[in-house]
Formats: sequence, C-alpha cells, structure tokens
Amino acid sequence: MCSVNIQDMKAHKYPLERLFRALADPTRLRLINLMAEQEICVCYFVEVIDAPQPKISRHLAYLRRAGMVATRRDGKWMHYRLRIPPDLHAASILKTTIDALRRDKELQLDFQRLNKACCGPRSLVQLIGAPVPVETNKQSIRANS
Amino acid sequence: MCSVNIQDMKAHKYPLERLFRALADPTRLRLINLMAEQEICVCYFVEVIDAPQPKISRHLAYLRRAGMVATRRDGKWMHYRLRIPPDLHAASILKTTIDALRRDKELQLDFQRLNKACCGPRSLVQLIGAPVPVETNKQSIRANS
DNA sequence: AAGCGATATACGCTTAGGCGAATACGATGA
DNA sequence: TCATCGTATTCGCCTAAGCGTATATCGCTT
Repeated sequence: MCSVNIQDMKAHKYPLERLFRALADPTRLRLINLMAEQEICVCYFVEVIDAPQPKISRHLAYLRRAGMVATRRDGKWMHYRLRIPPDLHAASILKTTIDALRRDKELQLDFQRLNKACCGPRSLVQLIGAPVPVETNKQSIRANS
Repeated sequence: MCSVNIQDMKAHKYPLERLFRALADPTRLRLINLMAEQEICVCYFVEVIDAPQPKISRHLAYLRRAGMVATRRDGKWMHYRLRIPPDLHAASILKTTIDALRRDKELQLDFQRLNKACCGPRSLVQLIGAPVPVETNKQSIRANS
C-alpha cells in the first residue's frame, strides 16, 4: 500500500543531493506545501495548482522516487502524504522549507483554493463525492515545531 | 571587490528554489563544505577536489550567480567565501546542510587534503607560496551554532 | 612590453528533466 | 464484462546544465 520502491531511487553521491533536487522545482514546492499538514488526494492537487493532470502525476512520481512521499489508495482515489526523512538533518531542512513556504503569499492562495475545492459550495466533495482531506501523519512533519 | 552581480541571478519562481538548485550538485556541496569555516583560494579547491580547474571555476561561478559566495582578489589569487543568505529560512537551511556535510566521512577527507595542501611538508604554501587560508566571515555561517 | 601563473570563459557535446499530448492502467459500478 | 472515472506512464520535443578541451583574461614580475 505504501509504495516506496527503494530500487527506483537514483543513486546520488551525497544523500542530501536527492533532497535538494526534489526541492528544486516550483511545482514540487507547491505540492509539498499543500501536503505539509494533510494527506491530499491527487484530484485536489490538479484543482488547486490548475495544471494538467499528467504534470501533477509526474511530479508526484518524482517525489515518490525520491522517497519524500507515501501513498494510500482509496478506491479510485490516490492520496499522497509527506514522509519525514529518516535523516535528522534532512528532516530539519524539510521542516524549515515548509515553514518558509507557509509565509509565501502565493502559496497561501493555494490553501485558499484547497479550502474552496474541498468545502466550498461547488466543491469537488459535493460535485463528485471526492474524499475530504484528513490530517494524517500524526508524528507530523510539523509535530516538532 | 565583492562581485555579486544581481543581474546574473536567474529568476526562479520561489526564492528557495535558487538555493536548492545551487545545493543539488556533489561538487558544489564539496566546495561549500570546504568554505564553511574559512575563506579558500581556488588553487586549494583544485588541489583538494582533484578536478580540472575549469570545472572548479564553473561551479564557483554558479555559486556566485546564485549569490551564495563572495570573492576577494589577492594578486593572482582569488579567494571565495560563503555568504550568509539574508533570508532567515535560507540561512537556517544552509547551516543545517553544512552541519550534515561535516558528518560525512568522505567530506572529512577533503579537510584532511586541505590541511596537507596547506600546511604539509610538500604543501602549496611551501612549493609555490600560495596564500594560507584565513578564518574570515566573522559573523560566520557557524557563528549561531 | 613580454611572459608567466592563476583563474575565467567559450565551445561542442551529452544527459537530466521539464512540458503537452496521447495513451495505458486500475478500480468501480452498471 | 464493459464503460467510466481517476490516475499513471509513454512519447517526442526542448532547455538547463554537466563535462573536457581549448582559449581568453588578469596581475604580477622582469
């Protein structure tokens, strides 16, 4: 269920290199920002980021190969959540990154769009019965803040 | 003297993206590790990392364009030092990165090679009168540790 | 001014990785 | 089992950026 295929991980010279490559893309930063608190369904990513679905899936696949997210299937829907890196330095870097993203005006709009898509009058939840995001990851990425 | 050409900086969507791209390369991580405590002359980078000089210069130029290093000319020699990012989150990420690099066995060897190149019996200092590295950056990147 | 040592840049090539469009896959429900 | 919906992957194209080699630039020294 939580597919994280070790074989898929590209071998980089230093462990942190993989983390930095994963973080070096604006779309992936937006995805990570949205997943910071909650497990999120792919359909919300597509709605909020307003990009072609294959683009979203490709970046999620990149994060999966980098070992940064875990997945959970729920019928037709696929949910993604952040994984806390086992390495303490990497975890610290990711946490600081998320804190920085939360302060970005533009990324705050993503949360607004997520709320609207999720709970608004014409939300996906009501229109097609999409699953409501749930706070998971109890030992959350922000638990130590 | 401290050339940091703002125009050169490539425009990325989010400020952190530039930082992550700069950190997403093994050679640049080695350079950053070596500069963590001291201003370093290019000739030592070439000696320690044991790579073609143009490769070193190119990666240093990348770091310069990303605003991560400052330079000081001393006759024929060019010294590079880390700049503390003005953004607090970026500074924190860089500091954590350096802490992580210091724990890497392979990168510790770089310091050993630096010591040998600098102070050993057949050191560059003695052979060609290369400048001795000096601890600069008094408000050092590690000052707040 | 000429020559040399230290460093920087230009050139051509190669690869990683981004994109849109098309298509494949997998689960559900008729 | 077949259609549909949500998601993933493939394809072809393009750009960023890595590399080695060659060459340019910049200070110093004579």
